[in-house]
Amino acid sequence: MAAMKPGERTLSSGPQSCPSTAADPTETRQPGAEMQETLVDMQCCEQEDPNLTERNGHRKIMDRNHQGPVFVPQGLTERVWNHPPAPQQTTTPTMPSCPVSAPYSFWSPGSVEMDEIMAAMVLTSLSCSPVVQSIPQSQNDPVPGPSSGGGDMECGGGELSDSGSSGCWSWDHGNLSPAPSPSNAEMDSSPDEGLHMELEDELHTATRSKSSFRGTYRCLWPSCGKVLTSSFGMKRHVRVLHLGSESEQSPREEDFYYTKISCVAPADPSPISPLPPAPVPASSPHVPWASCDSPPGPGPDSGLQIPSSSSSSSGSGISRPISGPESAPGQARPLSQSAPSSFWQIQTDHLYQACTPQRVTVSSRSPTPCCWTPPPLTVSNQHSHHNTQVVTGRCRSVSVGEQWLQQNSATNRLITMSAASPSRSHCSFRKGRAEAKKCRKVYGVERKDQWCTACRWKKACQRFPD
DNA sequence: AATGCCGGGGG
DNA sequence: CCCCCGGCATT
Repeated sequence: MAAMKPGERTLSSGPQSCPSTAADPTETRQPGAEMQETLVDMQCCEQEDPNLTERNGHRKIMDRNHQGPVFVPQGLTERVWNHPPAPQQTTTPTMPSCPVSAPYSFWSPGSVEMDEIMAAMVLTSLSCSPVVQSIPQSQNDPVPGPSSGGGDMECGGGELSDSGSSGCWSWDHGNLSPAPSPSNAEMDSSPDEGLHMELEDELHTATRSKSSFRGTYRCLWPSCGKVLTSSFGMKRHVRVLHLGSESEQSPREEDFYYTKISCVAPADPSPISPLPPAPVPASSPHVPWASCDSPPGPGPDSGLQIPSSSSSSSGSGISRPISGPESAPGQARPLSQSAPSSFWQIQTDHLYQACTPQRVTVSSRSPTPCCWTPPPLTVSNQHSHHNTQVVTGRCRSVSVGEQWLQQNSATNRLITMSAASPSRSHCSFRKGRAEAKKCRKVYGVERKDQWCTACRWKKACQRFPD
């Protein structure tokens, strides 16, 4: 043995890792790429959040635990549009890497006068730039010159935000349906930075008004409660009726005098666009939910488990477990499905050391319920000294494991399985030794190098958890 | 005796 | 943290 070790070790690492952990996930994606992808998705694709989440979750999870994947993209996205404005205030058009800038330049008027005014304007109104720009372009009547000029200037800054989140969509879709979500998200996250500044606030308001379009706008002027559906109209209203001549000065003035009454994501009227609903829920809720709900949900509620009957629906047990637990939490449904799955997988990797099966009860949901439901309990007796948790976790029946193993790619399947039922992830109930297939049995002592590390260390088998 | 793995120890 | 191994329970 001893002599062999060194050699074996080297060899072992390869095979071992492959089956247990790396098998599929070995390929990891680069963070950068992913981020970009996400960005793209955000822009172009409207919803799909569920899918996205799921996918990211799966892959990422393998490498890193957490739902990180999901968050990351979003966070990034948010940042993208958040940051730009800030930096721009100081510097003008640096940030924008946006390709879009080019197009804008075309429509900018060449008037020199404007430039001067604009220069001043820009500094002050930079914060608003994205907002202002978007609207004006469409048709700001009152001050065409400035607006256009401002637009031009701002393009640098605004572009990012536009391209990133609202801008593109607003134009294309007519409704900013998608925009709202990002904007909201932005609102939440960004505040830290610019809370102090009035400008910031304005920006927010403005952004909202533009971005979260479907809302209505109410005039805040003392005795005027006028409600309009478009921010633009509202601005105009304020300017004309309340501000009067001053209007020309600063477009954003109007922002102070009206507020947006938005019906954001939840209510989402269908007509506007299919997209809207997705983004909202996705951005804010799903992340937290996923993290919290998925694991705890299934575990604790164990009692619910799915009746054995479900077998027909899908061959693998995996699917079932997911669905079962999900049902319990009302809200989580969509999320839960995606999130949980990812979760399981995470756990798998660490079966050996890290995993602490959270719950005992889980057992109920195992795909092949018939045999093992009872067994776990009985089995538990075997170990006198085990830790409670461990014992409970272990409850899993050998039969299940075997079946899977037999079927085929043991490693992957197993992993998934174990992961699938978080609760029992790897329980310690050893079924009959006879039935249990462990590395030693499978590979034999001679091929110890092929054992999973746990087995080599005389620990609970990682590769073939009961 | 073979196996599976906990608990503990060394580097 | 990685790696071993003594020792116990089980088969």
